[in-house]
Amino acid sequence: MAVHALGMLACEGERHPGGVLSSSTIARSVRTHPVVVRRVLADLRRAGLVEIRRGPKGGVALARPPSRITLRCIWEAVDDGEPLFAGHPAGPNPRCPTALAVAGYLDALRSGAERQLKDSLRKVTLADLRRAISTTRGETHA
Amino acid sequence: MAVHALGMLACEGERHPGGVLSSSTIARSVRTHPVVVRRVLADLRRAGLVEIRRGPKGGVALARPPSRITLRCIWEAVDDGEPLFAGHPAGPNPRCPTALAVAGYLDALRSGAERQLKDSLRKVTLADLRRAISTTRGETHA
DNA sequence: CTCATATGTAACTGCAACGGTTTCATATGA
DNA sequence: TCATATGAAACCGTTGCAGTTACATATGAG
Repeated sequence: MAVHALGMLACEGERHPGGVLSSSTIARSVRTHPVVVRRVLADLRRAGLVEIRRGPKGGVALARPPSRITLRCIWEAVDDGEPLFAGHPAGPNPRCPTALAVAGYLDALRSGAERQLKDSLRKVTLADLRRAISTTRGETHA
Repeated sequence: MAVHALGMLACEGERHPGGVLSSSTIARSVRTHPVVVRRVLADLRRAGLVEIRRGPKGGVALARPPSRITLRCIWEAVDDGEPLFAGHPAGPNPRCPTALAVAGYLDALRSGAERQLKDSLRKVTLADLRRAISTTRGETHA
């Protein structure tokens, strides 16, 4: 949802520099409730990715050029810190050496996978997404 | 949990060839209920990774040498087919071209990430895990 | 100043997923 | 024949998330 919203903002910034979108407009495209959108936008604001104006003619706009916002930034902004995969809630039996060894091994694997994923996400920017949107919509401007 | 159980079985097979473990024994190490373990073992059996004997002296054992069971096999065995990441349940607004473009772009990214993850999991076998367990427990046999 | 309009936030609801538990059926070796 | 193990269905409680309502706050236009 965060990427969706930011993609819309990137397009909007391209067509109408200085323009903003309301949470209702974004919610219509995402098919959800404006408040849900605002909750996500609040995270993005805390991360410094967007700027938000209140009141009439208010709304949200990108705080930086799309080329300087990576998908990894977005991930971090909405990340709650929970691991991507987790063992079962109870955790391994601390009195069973095998359980502890397995848990440690899988933890290392998981960390590696998360790192690899985040690294690949760092290579994709909102500018790439905006370009893909324009191409898909057939507005290539070329 | 599946990896945990199979790791225990790999160790058991090493120490007592032909030996089996009961779902209760595994459950104690995993800190869960035997029935929960059996649910997972049922998936592994359907995938042909383990063999299960009923009745007294019954239990479960690996169906193949640990070196021929990869973490990817295990993933596939317990996978429910749901994508690792998903957009919000409602899906994009089909009447909004931008929404459709974003959804398509993210879908392609997700598929790539899942493929990359599964590929890396294919390089790790239960033999690797068993070795790590032995090392961590200080029983290097060397 | 006043008001319409937009966001900020808390609180509650409803739904789905998951683990835990019970219960009973089934297989099987001693 | 019986003790012991798995197989499977059914149910419960918890958790997480989206959706929704309600109200507070900010702000530009008149």
